[in-house]
Amino acid sequence: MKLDPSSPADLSAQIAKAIRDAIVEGRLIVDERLPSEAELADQFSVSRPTVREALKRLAAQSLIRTQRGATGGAFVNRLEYKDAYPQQITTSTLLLSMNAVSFETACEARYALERACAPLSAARRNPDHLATMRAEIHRQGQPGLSDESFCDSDVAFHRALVDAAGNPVLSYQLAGAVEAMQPLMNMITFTARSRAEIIRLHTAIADAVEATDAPGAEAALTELEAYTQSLARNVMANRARARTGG
Amino acid sequence: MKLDPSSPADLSAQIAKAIRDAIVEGRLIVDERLPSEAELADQFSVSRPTVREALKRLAAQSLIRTQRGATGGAFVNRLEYKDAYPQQITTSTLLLSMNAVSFETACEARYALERACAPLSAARRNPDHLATMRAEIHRQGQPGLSDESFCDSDVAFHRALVDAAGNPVLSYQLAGAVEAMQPLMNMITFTARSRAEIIRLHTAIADAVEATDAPGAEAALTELEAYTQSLARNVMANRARARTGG
DNA sequence: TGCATGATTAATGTCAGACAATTGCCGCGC
DNA sequence: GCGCGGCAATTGTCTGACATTAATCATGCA
Repeated sequence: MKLDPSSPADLSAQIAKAIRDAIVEGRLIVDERLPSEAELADQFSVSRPTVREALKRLAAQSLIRTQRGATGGAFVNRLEYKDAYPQQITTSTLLLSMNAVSFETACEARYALERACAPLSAARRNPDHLATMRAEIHRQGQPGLSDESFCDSDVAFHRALVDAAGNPVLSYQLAGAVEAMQPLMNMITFTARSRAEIIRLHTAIADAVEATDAPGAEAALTELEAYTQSLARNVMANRARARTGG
Repeated sequence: MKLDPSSPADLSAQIAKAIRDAIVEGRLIVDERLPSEAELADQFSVSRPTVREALKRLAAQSLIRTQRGATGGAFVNRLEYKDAYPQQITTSTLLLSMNAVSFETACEARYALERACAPLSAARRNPDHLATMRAEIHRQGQPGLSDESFCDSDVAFHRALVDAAGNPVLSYQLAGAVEAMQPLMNMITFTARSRAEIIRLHTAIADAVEATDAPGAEAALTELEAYTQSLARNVMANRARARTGG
C-alpha cells in the first residue's frame, strides 16, 4: 500500500483510500487485524494523528472497528445490513432534501421499488409478516393516535411488506428509499390525508398479499401512489392559492 | 450541540454525531461554515485533534468539505448523486461479498429492481437512451471483445435502461445494485455464458423499450434473469461435480 | 490614481511527544 | 490448581508547535 506524494489530497484521505482499496479488493479479509497505529505511521511515513484521522474515516463507513487494550487494534469489520442501514438512510435523506427532488419523482421511485417487491412478498409472506401488517393497520385505526405515531406505523407497515419478500438485498435497498422519503411525504400530506382512505388501501394490500395475489397487491400499491400524488397536488395548489390570494 | 459524558463512545464519534444530526435536521444549512476547529474544540471542551477526527468522519460521508486558507474552514456540503454513488457502490459491494449473499438472492433483487424501472423506461426513453443501448449491443457483438470489456458494456447497457426511466432517485438506487452485483455475476457466469444469447435478450429489451412495450420489456428481463440463474446453477453443479469427482 | 506586490492573518494540515485508559496475559503466591 | 496483581501493548486524548494555504490589506511605484 503506497501513497502518491504528488497528490493534492490530504495524507489521511490517501491513507484511508489505500486501506479501503485493500479491503474492497480482498487483500485484507474480514476480522483481520490491521497493524497498530504506530506501525501504520511508520509504514506510511506519517505521524500517528494522521493515521488516526485515516482510520476514523474508515470507521465512519463501518469498514473497520477498533478495540482498546493489549490485544486491541483496528479490525476489518464484517459489514452487516444493520450497520449499513443508518448510513443509507442518512445519505438518502440528505440527497432528497438537498437536491430538491420533487415530491413526484421521489414518490414515483418509492412505489416503483415497492411494486417490485410485491410479487415476491405475495409468494413468500409468512404468518409473521401478515400479523405485523394487520397489527399496524389496526393501530392506524385507533382514534387517539398522534400524527407521528400514525407515520411510524405507516413506515412499519411498508417495512413488513418489503421484508415479506424474504430478500435482504431488496429490504436494504427499499428501507433507504422508504424511510428517507417518509419525512418528505409527511411534510406534504400530513394535514391533508385521510386516515380512512390509507387504511382502506393498506387493507387491500394486506388482503392481496395474504391471498398471494401479486397483481392485486401491485394494483393496490398503484392506487396508493395515485392517492398520495393527488394529495400532494392538492396541497401544492392550496399553497399556491394562499400565496397569490394573501 | 451537547455531548453525553456518560456515553462509552469515543468523543470524536459523539462530536461527529452531534454535527451530523444538526445537518440532517437542518440546523446547519448547505454551504454554511462550521466554527473553526479551535472554536469547536472550545465548545465541546476537547482538544483540536479530537475535533479533527470528528470532522474527518463527516468528510468521509461527504457531509462536509474543508478548505484551507484565511477564509477556509469546514462547510456543510451539498450532497450530490455523484458523491453518493461511489459510497453506495462500495457499501453494496462489501455487503454482498462479506455477507455471503447467495447469487440467487442477489440476482433476484437486481432484476426485481430493474423490472420496476422498465415501465417508466418504456414510457419515457428518448433517442439518446435507445442509441446508447443499441451501441452497447453492437459493441457486445464485436468478435475481439475481451471478457472485461463485454462486462463493462453489459453494465453500460443496463445503466442506460435504468437512466431511461428519467428518475434520478431510481438511477441512484439501481446503480448501486447493478454495479455492486456485477463482480459477483461475472465470477459465476464469466466462462459459461453465451454472448449470443445475452445479445439476443438485450436486443429484445431494447426493442420492447423502443416500442414502448412495458410488459415486453419486463418479460425480456425476466427471461434474462432466468437465463442467468440457470447459468449459475450449471456452474455450481459443475463445481460440485469437480470437487466430488476429482 | 491605479495596480502590482509583499506582509499579515487566519485557517487547515502535519508533526512530536506525552499521558490516560483499557484489556489481555503471564507469573507469582497461596 | 487457582486467584490475583502487575506488566505490556494498544487505542484515546491532550498540548504545543510548525508548515501550508489563501484571502486581505497596506505599501510603494508607475
